[in-house]
Amino acid sequence: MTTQTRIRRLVKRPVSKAADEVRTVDYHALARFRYELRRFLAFSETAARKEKLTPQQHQALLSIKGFSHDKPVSVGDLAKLLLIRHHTAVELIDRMTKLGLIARAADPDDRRRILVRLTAKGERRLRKLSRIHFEELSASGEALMDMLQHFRQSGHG
Amino acid sequence: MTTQTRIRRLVKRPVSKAADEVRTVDYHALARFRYELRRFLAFSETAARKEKLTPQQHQALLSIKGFSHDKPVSVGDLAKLLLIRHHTAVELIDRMTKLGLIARAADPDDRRRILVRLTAKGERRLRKLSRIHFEELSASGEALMDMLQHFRQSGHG
DNA sequence: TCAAAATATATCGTAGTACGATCTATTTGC
DNA sequence: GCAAATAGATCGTACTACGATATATTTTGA
Repeated sequence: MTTQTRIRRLVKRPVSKAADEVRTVDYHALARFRYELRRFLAFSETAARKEKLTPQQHQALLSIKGFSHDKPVSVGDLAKLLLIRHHTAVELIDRMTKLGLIARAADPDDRRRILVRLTAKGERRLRKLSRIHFEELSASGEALMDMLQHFRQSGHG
Repeated sequence: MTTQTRIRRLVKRPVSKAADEVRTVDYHALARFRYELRRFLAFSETAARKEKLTPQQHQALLSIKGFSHDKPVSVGDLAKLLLIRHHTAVELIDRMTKLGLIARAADPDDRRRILVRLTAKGERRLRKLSRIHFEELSASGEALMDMLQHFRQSGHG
């Protein structure tokens, strides 16, 4: 048996017996779910790095673009959207500005705030990545959905 | 408007117009999905740290427990299951062994391989965490499922 | 209206951890 | 039985998130 085959068998093992026993935690289902999650995140990371972006940079571009509807997001907004500390967001924005992916602009309404927007370069990279991710999610998001459904069913039994 | 309210509005904005336009990528949907993903991972990290575990340590415990059915997993198996390099797994296992969470054992069938198993301490921590995660997933996995369903529908349109 | 408190951004030093490069031990294949 | 492949371990490096702290601006309240 090759190692790849071994891993496949470890992961895609037949439905766990533990699901029948009410008091027992279904470790295999949880482990599979986290494995699928990691697979998606690994896919995403690989796709991002092909576009010369770190995963965080990709996430930042997506959050800035996806959540700037009425008004651009600020440094603090981005921190909250990425669930990181303010100064971590500042550093991330520093690096991305240096790379020409985004640009800062003072908020005229509140001069403490700094608004962030994508540059043309940032837009291009994000568009490409988002198309790829959309396809991946409409295709292989199935495994994740199956697992989530499994939890919903057993959770309310 | 409080900042929390602002973030909530940024995230839970009404359905994006972009979904109608076929050639346009729905950035807001992708951004929301990733936001929900980060929220789950942040929940998981907080829960793990309450049990004095790093997220990676929690993942390792879960993978070892959840994928050791016929035979314990080896160092290399764990690396593949966690999608990390062999030596990263070695280092992770080193740290966890030092903390008394897991234990190494030589594989009698292949003396190159080292098998890994949970200690009683590791079992206790994982059981507690897994119950919490199971509840979280059966409850608030809903948001994730909604997003995934959205991608499935639009993806094949 | 002006000082104190709150809010927003920025800077610096530190620490955790994943990785590449490299090494040793064991097994497998010809 | 020797070369190649596989498995695990060691060491130095680099990235990045964080805590502590500093500065600027706005808001609050006497």
